[in-house]
Amino acid sequence: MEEFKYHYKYPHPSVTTDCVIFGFDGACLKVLLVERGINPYKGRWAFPGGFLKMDESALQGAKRELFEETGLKDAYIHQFHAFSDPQRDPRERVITIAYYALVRISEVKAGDDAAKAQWFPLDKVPSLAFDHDQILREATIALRRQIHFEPIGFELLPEKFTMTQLQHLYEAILDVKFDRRNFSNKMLHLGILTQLEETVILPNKKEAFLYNFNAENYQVLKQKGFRLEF
Amino acid sequence: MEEFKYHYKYPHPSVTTDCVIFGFDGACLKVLLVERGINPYKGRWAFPGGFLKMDESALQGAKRELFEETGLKDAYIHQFHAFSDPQRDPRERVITIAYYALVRISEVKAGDDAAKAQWFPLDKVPSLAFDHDQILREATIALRRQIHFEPIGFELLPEKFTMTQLQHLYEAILDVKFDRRNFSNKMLHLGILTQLEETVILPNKKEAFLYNFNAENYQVLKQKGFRLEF
DNA sequence: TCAAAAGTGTTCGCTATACACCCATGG
DNA sequence: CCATGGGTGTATAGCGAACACTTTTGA
Repeated sequence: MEEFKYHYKYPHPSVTTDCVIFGFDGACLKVLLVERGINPYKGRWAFPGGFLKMDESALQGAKRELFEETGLKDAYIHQFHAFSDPQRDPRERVITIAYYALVRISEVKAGDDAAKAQWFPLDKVPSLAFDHDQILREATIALRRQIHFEPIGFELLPEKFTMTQLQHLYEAILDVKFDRRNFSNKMLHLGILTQLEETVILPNKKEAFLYNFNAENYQVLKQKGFRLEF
Repeated sequence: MEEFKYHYKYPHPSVTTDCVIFGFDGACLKVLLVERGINPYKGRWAFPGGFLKMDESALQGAKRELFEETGLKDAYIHQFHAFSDPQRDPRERVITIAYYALVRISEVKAGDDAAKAQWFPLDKVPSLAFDHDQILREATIALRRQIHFEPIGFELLPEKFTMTQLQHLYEAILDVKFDRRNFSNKMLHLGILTQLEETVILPNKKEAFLYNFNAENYQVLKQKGFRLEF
């Protein structure tokens, strides 16, 4: 009895945060998974997550999880759903407030953590622990919707990127194909890109323009009621 | 000690569901609020809500709250955010999974409940209990976003409605004004409305066409990747 | 007779879309 | 010499936006 030192009149669920961490490798969307070292679901892959501390908000908890897994403190992070099926954890009643984060894979520090972490392309994710398959589906849907309202894609790209990279990113997220010329025109006319002076020589020796995201311009346009249409 | 019969090794927060119930009176969006009878915030208005039972999901809990307040079992209901600030309830740590529901005001049974419930136009909502002001803001934003992806507006209208009613609803939700002819054309060309044989005589003795929402057609269009643009 | 609200069609401009050629490189 | 991939411009069709008049009724 000694170790059960928190007492309540009514039963309380456990509350955790899980963090779906999205990255982009230039061709496809990936998620960062960790392998469970203990039961239940020992050996299965799952999203990083953990119990919410009593003095932190869910957002702070999710940021803590993200930091522990990637070393990143300032990544884009967004709550998308709370999962509350009474049977979703076989041990006890656990409610998860789930977030997704958008990070640059190159900035993620290799897991010095003992836990094995690994990037999986979205279409090669194995069957996950708990209800994390469902969490991934919901996260993907939420990301697709969010990108219609905010230019969050840039969080997944390097500071400077080529138009082709940007196009591939949108194609990977929305699972569609765009015409190169039309995509480029549309993006440039939105007014949220700055074409840089410098260019880059691609691996195939082609020279390509570099762009960056013009956050100031975006803020101005946002005030005027601005939406991205795809 | 007798009454504190649930014991945990670590502290657990309380979890509640709150339900923002939207209605439409033909001119403006309204929300259903209940007056708190006990402290804290006694006498202030708040959204219906309550503790989650240990054997129900948050969705079931929100539906239960909705039923207790309105007598409705089948209304559209959608989770939009979990609120988790450690200080949001002065008594103890409470996490709220918040839903919004869309109902037809005419179908809501008058509160036989002892609790006073009342419809407030969105722009006349008083300062609310807890962080419910923030919850309302988030609910409104979520509703505005959702209506871009799904024709949920029809949940707020009677089975049969006039084009003007539909237009006023969209104007109320999105806080914009549309041209009558353009709105009508656009809606009709979407293919999700059926014009009925019957007409209705409005209070001002004008005769107006009636429409209803063609759910079957919408399902077909949805398969083909259909979005509402406004 | 005046204001309010419903019905109705056309024009214009913009944007989405489809589409083709040039050039440099590597194999 | 051929495939790959980047850069660039045009033509068309469809949609969004602006817009005016008639009719009926109640005040």
